Amino acid sequence: MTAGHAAPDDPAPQRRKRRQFTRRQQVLDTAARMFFERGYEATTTQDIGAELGLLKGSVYYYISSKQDLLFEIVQEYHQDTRAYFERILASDRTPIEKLRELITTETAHTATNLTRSSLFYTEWRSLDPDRQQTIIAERARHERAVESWIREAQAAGDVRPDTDPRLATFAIFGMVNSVYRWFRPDGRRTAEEVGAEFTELVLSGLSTR
Amino acid sequence: MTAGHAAPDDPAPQRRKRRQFTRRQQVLDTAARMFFERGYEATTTQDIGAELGLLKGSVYYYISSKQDLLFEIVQEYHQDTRAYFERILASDRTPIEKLRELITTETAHTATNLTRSSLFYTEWRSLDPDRQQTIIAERARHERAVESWIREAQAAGDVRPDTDPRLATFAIFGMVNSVYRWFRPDGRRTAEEVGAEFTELVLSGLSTR
Amino acid sequence: MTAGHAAPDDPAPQRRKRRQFTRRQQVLDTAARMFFERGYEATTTQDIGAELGLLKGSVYYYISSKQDLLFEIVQEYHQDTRAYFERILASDRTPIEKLRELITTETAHTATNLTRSSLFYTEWRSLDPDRQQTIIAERARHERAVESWIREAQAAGDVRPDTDPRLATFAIFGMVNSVYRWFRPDGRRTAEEVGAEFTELVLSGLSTR
Amino acid sequence: MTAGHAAPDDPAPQRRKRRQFTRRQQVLDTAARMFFERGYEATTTQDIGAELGLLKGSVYYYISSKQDLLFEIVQEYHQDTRAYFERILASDRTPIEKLRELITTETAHTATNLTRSSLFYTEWRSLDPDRQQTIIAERARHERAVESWIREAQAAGDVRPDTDPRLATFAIFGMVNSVYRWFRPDGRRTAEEVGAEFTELVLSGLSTR
DNA sequence: GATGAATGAGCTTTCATTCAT
DNA sequence: TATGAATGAAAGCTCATTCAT
Repeated sequence: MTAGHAAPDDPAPQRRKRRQFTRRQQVLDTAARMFFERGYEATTTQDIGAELGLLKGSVYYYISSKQDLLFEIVQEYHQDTRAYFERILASDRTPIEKLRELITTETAHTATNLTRSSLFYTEWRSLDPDRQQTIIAERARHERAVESWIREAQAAGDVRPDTDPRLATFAIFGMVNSVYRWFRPDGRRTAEEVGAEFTELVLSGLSTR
Repeated sequence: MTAGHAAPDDPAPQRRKRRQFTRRQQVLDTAARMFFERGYEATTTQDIGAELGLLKGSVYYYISSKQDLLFEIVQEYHQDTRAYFERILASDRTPIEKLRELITTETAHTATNLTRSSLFYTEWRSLDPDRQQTIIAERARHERAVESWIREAQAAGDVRPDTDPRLATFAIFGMVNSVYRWFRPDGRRTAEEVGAEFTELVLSGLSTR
Repeated sequence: MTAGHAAPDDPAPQRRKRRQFTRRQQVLDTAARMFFERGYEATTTQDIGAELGLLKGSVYYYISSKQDLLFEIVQEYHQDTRAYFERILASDRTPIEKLRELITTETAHTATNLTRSSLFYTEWRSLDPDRQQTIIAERARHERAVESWIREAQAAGDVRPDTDPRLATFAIFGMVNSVYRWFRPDGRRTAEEVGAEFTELVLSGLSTR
Repeated sequence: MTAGHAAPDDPAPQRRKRRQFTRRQQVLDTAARMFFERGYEATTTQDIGAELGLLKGSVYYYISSKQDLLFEIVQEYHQDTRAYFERILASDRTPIEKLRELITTETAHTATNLTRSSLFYTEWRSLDPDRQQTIIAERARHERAVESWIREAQAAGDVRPDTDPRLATFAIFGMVNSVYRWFRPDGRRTAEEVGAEFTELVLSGLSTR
């Protein structure tokens, strides 16, 4: 973990390549950070404008509505998530290895994208029903995958037979998704270290030995 | 697990003895449920009134402000929490046993008090700074206790030496505190079963054997 | 000036004879004092009730409306006023003597009935138009009388000819009616002393000698 | 006195130079007039908006709160007051001349700034305690100055020795501050005439000859 | 006489959003 | 691009008043 005063969600190098630094992106980033810090409802368009040196009306040159703004931010996170999820799904590893990779990656990813991930987990209720569905469905896919991997690993004798795959899945996501609550980029551990540690914890908890 | 259409946080028998069924308590319960379902910000005093068959102004016969309402609800949960936490702290068990009991109890307690616990974890940001501190401090106490128990158990050789007690603590609370997100009283498992399963998972994950 | 901790508008002996000490009168007195202290708008029926050991709804056993309450209080003052005014009007003194007596009496009366007089001068705007008229008309009668006495005294050579009777009248009432702003029954001067001093000031200000 | 339908507090020429005619000033002026006519409590933000051709919410584009609005209006008056008061205080005239000038100026000033002065004297109780203090302190300064001038003039033999300087001060301010109650800019007398007349009345009332 | 409960109207204030310039 | 001005809908809250008990 690099020390320093890094802002949470300071766009990492690899992200910088993907997302251009337009003024629009700046608006998204600023809003994301403020939503993270104060919550979506508690952040006014005026606040966002002020942070950008704009009046609240002017923000609308860049966005179509406050809710759209939130949705786009959440979408960015969502798409990154989908990328590695599909990759793991499509890989030809064993269930236990997939499990290991998903936990590691998702934990690290959450830690690396603090603000966006927190919105994904906490502010999605401010979205309209349709959009909420998108989020819920995505999460459900992850959960179903993990649950089935556990079930398969159980069948293969790699996971304790007395474990309830469903509950174990909830436990895993509870753990992984809580990272945004306490992780800080300038803390004692890197995102990768946290991913590794959490993975170890879960797998040895599930393991038959 | 009892089947049926039980409302979340349907006051369990033992609670019924503790909190009388005054009209005031009914207001608290209704508000708690609505805050849980829609979020604090998204629930208006008008909504609460309508649910109770009152006009929005009439709700103020029972409460002093919407925020106070939230605080009192959260306080109720908070006090229950404190009760078992102090009991465990004061007991003369081994660290590993205390850990076991806290995880079991806290998981089951969260599951049994769905709405209040969810507010405790999700809506506390709508409270004023002073009141937020109350909540944060309480959570920190639990965390510090768990972390030190892990550390002691590690010293006693009961917990793997390569585990980071801090991260393990975060993992535990992430897991336990996420229960309100998916647990439903009429689901497949009872609150106690979930508590037992989670405890097993964590302890075997930490264990040297 | 009687020393002591007398409440403003502590009913003087002669009043005690006129107004019985019913619970109703107690409500009027309490309300009068509170209106005086905080203003009519700023005093709620709840405040009044609390002071009397009643709930706000219960106050309505004694009054018909908050505005009526104010009106009755103001009326009490008004009637006392009218009593001495008619007496002076009907007397066969010289204009200058009538002037002297009105100023003396009105000043002392205001000082003796602090709370009611203050309402008469400051809160009458909270009354409905008809009732406002009652007050305005009463004041106008006093003013017209004073103005005409000054004019007559001027004709008789007792008052300086370069004085504008109208402005002098306004000056007199401005002075006399301001008493409620600073007079306190436990202060350095008695109501009568203030009356005498003010009279002296005005009359020597108007006098040809 | 200029004839006509002049609005009370119609900005006099010299004021017009000092305060620009921004929309914001228009809001202040309109509110001042309405507070004067109906009282602060009785004037709603809706009323003010309607008078300006705005919705109540829109008024908040120009003000931060209704109470701030009142305070700013009162402040404007307060500052003008302070200007001439300091000038008189600092002058090297005799006490009796200072007295003369203050009465003359304050009377005329009140008459020239009807609405603002009336708020200064009648609606200050709607301000919060801190702001009330500002007003009270300012008034007390004027009173203390006048009282000490009278006392000095008395020592110099210019004022009757049997006069109570304290009561005389109250009389003077009662007179002067009542001007807003009856003065109308299109009336029989100009503000200056009233100032001169009142001064004459007071000084000959106090004078040893 | 007094209470507890509720009403209903109105108030101040906030805020996302629009739009002519 | 951005501003200034305004909208309009809604929110939290207050309070005089009513009325069955």
